[in-house]
Parts: sequence; C-alpha cells; structure tokens
Amino acid sequence: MESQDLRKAGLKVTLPRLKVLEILETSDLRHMSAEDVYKALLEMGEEIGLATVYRVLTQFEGAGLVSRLSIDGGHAVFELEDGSHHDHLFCVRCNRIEEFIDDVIEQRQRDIAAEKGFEMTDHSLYIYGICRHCQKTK
Amino acid sequence: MESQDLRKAGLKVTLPRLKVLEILETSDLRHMSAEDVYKALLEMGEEIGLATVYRVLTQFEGAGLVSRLSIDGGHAVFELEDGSHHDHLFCVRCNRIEEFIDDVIEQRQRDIAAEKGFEMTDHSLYIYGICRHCQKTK
DNA sequence: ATATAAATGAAAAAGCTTCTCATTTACACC
DNA sequence: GGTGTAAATGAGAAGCTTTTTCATTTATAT
Repeated sequence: MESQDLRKAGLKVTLPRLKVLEILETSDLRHMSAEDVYKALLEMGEEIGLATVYRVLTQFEGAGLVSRLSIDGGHAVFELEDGSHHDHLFCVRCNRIEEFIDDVIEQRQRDIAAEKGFEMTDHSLYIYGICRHCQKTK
Repeated sequence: MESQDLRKAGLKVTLPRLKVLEILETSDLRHMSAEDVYKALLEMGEEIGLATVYRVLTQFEGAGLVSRLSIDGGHAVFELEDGSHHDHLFCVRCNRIEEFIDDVIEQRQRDIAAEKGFEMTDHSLYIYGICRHCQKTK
C-alpha cells in the first residue's frame, strides 16, 4: 500500500494519510478503532489530531482501502481491505474478533435478499460468544 | 404483557413501565428507538423523561421482555421479544427493517461457533440493501 | 515560484446514552 | 389503612464517540 493508492483514490498524499496507512499495515491488531490508531500514532511520535484520524479513516473507507465494522452499537473499528469478504466471531469477554468465511451462508444471504426483493448492498454477520481462550481463564 | 411480567422480572409496577410496554405493544412500528418511544409517550400525554425511557428499556432488555438491536453503529432500536429468533434486512434508503428466519443459516452459525471453539451467546445478521419499495421510488 | 483547492489541527458541537442526586412512589409489614 | 424503606423517577449534567467549523497549512498543477 503506498502513495499510488492514495492518488488513485483522488486523495492528496499527505503525512497523516501515509502514517495512518502505515499503522494499519504494521499493527498486530487487525481491527483498530480510531482511538487505537490515534494512540499508535502518538507512540510513533506523530502528533496527528484525532479528528484527522477519523477523517482519514472515513476517506479510506470511501476509497475502499479499509472497511468499517460497527460492533454492537459502540464504537467502530477499521480493518485493511484485502478484497476477501468475511464475517466475524466476537468474544464478549476479551473483545477480540476472529474471522471466518462460509460459502453456504453467503449464498443463503443472496437468496434471501432476492426472495425479499432486496437489492443487497452489504451484509454483516456477527457471532457473539466466549472464545476458546476465555473459556479456560474464566 | 402485563403487570405480572414486570413483577416476575423483579421490577416494581410503575406507570412509566406500564406505559412503555403499552407503547411497544400498540405501535405500528415493530422497531422503536428510545426517542421513538419517548415521543409516542408525549403524544399519548404521558410526560415521562427520556432518561427513564432508556432505563426502562434497558431493564426490559435485561428481563428478556425486549431485544436491543444496534443498527450499524448509530442508535439502538428495541423490539418486543416474542421468543422467535430472527435476522434482519435493513433498507439503507428508508431505514425500515424487515425480518426473516432461515434455518440453514442458523445451523451453519452453530457449526461455525463450534468449529472455532466459541461458546455462542448470541448472533446478529443484517443484510443491507434497497427494499422493493425504495427501488421503485428512486 | 505561485496560485488554489484540499487537508489539517484544535476546539466546539452534535447525537445518543448514562449518571447523579434530590424527590417521589410502590409495596411489604404492622 | 398507615408507614417505613428500598426502588424508581425527573431533570439536568456528564460521558463517549464522532463530526463540524474555521483559520492555518500544505500538496500539486501551472
């Protein structure tokens, strides 16, 4: 991911944008909130305003560079877009997210949208529960 | 739904609670935000504070009388719990929600949670799109 | 170099939801 | 039927995430 991607998206190549991209690419967290990104930038020594982080992430979303996930009403998290659609398992205890892909479900969703006369634009599936790790460390 | 349900839930039978229940039962809207309920109460001549509406809805949720749906990060909507799990089709144009039940998807979700070692507590599936009606009135 | 449209930072504002705390009310008990 | 007490309520303040405003800075086309 580099300057070219930003130009293609009609976005000027600026330091905040490059740094946000860098954070998203290098963080161990695959899902980051705006706050997470903001803090990571600070740790990196970049004083980029939180408002800018929100703006940049929203623009990246518009450009298809990242996806925004809205976990259960609260705050949003962002993940780098890699072209592969996937759904999420959310651990209600440790808040970690695991991903999965299931073709059966994907197909059923398309069928249901069609049956109901919906022109499907997107979908989101979350399975909430307690992950293997948290079950042990009750 | 009546006083008994409130008592069973360990909640005192108060006017605000009875009225909120009444609104949820009689409104044509199956999904109502706290604000919707609040306004409906006002129209009904009941001056019940918004904070109380939130409190009551949250308690009802805890008591299993209503479910809370969090649509895409924004505000929450509540629906009377009727025991039947269902998923949602959300029209991104008119914000209306349709419901559906699909056993194939339900089963796959259970399987996936099991495969991943998750103890599933809940799940939510939203199909976003443009409903039949909004497609016509573009 | 320079003009200009876009981007940024900081603070304010917005929108939903929860909290605080003084006052009121439901209900168990006498 | 009174009465004490814990619970519920109302009104406003506060909390959180996110967006907006606007003056200043910056990227980029010329």
